[in-house]
Amino acid sequence: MSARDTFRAPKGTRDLLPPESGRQRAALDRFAALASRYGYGEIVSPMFEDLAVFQRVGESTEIVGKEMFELVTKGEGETRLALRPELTASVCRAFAQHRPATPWKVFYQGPQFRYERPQAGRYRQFTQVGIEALGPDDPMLDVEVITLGRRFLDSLGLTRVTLLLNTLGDPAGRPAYFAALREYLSDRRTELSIQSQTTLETNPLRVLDSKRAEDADVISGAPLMVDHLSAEAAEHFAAVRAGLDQLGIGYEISPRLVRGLDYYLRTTFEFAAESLDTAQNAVGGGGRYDGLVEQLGGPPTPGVGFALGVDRILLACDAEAAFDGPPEAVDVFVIDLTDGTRALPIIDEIATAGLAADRAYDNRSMKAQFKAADRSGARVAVIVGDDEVAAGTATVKDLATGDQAPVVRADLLSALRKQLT
RNA sequence: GUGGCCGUAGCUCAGUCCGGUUAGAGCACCGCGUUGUGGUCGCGGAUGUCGCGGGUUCGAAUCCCGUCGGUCACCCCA
Repeated sequence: MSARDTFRAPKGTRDLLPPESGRQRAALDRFAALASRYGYGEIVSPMFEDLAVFQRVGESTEIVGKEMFELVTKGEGETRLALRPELTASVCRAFAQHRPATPWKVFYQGPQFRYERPQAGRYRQFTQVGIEALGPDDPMLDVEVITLGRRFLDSLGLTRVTLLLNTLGDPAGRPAYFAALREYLSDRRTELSIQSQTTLETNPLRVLDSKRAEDADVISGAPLMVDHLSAEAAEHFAAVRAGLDQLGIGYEISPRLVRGLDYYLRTTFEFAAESLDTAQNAVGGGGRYDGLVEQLGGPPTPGVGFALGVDRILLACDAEAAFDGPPEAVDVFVIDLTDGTRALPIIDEIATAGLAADRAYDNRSMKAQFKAADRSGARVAVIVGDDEVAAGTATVKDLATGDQAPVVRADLLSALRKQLT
């Protein structure tokens, strides 16, 4: 690390190199395929938006308040932009802009950006996959969304992820609950931590989410939303639970589960990885955000969705020894004993035909080329030397057994296909 | 923004407490053992301004100060 002038990836970012990058690629592909099967189409929205798009999401949230990467544009007036810290706001902005027919069901994948101090499972640039479903108010849609998230985690082989479920009530029941909560917390505010006392001013609900030990007592006695639901919200929540029960999807009611974004109401949920012993064990979360589209200038439109953190999910896969990702090995390794030019058309032919091939360079010795062939993981080697050239053949060798035989050059591809089946 | 721990070869680390000739190991890499046959094995090889700067000392990877970076935690969240 004689890193005198060596550049490094910026703090909180990292390079994904093979084979780890292939693993992430496979996870993203798997998610896209799954979402498609539930009727979701992909939305590709900009990496940055007008700063105000995110500010509408909630001024009192950490994400908006202090974790945004803001961009300064040159000579374009007053435009203030920010790298997206999450995608729900972008999706709702896109909905308000294009007014697609509902139900509008989209999935997304890509990097998000938050300016925070990095630590285990927390990066300044991190990758999320997610879905958003806009239009229907139907609790069956909540169930579908949650199910899709659960199935994705299942498909990776994760078994130790708990689904935490809660409801934050609806506009009919929230004011009364908020008043009760605020009154309770205010009465006992001196018992709260300094930070929670501040939080109480901006968003009393989030005080319930404090993990500080000194707050535990107060929080445990606080009134709960589930006890103050409107009839409608209670019914919605019951329907969501019944739907999950019907599918056999397990969950844990978590009455103090509060999500980090202010726009959530009614159903909220979180996927917690029990296998991660780091401080960040939430691998995903979501809920309903029925007022958000309207806040962004669109028609009143209910919405529900989730975002999953791919980086953390892969950490959980490590912890559970799940989801290795695809093998890196090529099918064929071409060993050229002439001057290296004979391998060129062979590789081209093999790759064009849909098989994977690799070779050595710089006129390495035969021994070195065989070593490279071993390392490539190829099952078969094709050897071309002066003898083969003179005879119009290529030698096909099974690298596991050592068996080899010459084949007429024109028959090489079919011989390889046969070897590899 | 606050705090703990850590920076020695490409990687993982020993050496640092009790300063002392050319700074080590394993893995990985390259070559040879076989001028048409690899994986194993054997032999050999290359690679470090010991994060950076300053200080103490006859002498600093080692002690002191500063600084940068990494990491973990708080906070918050994916």
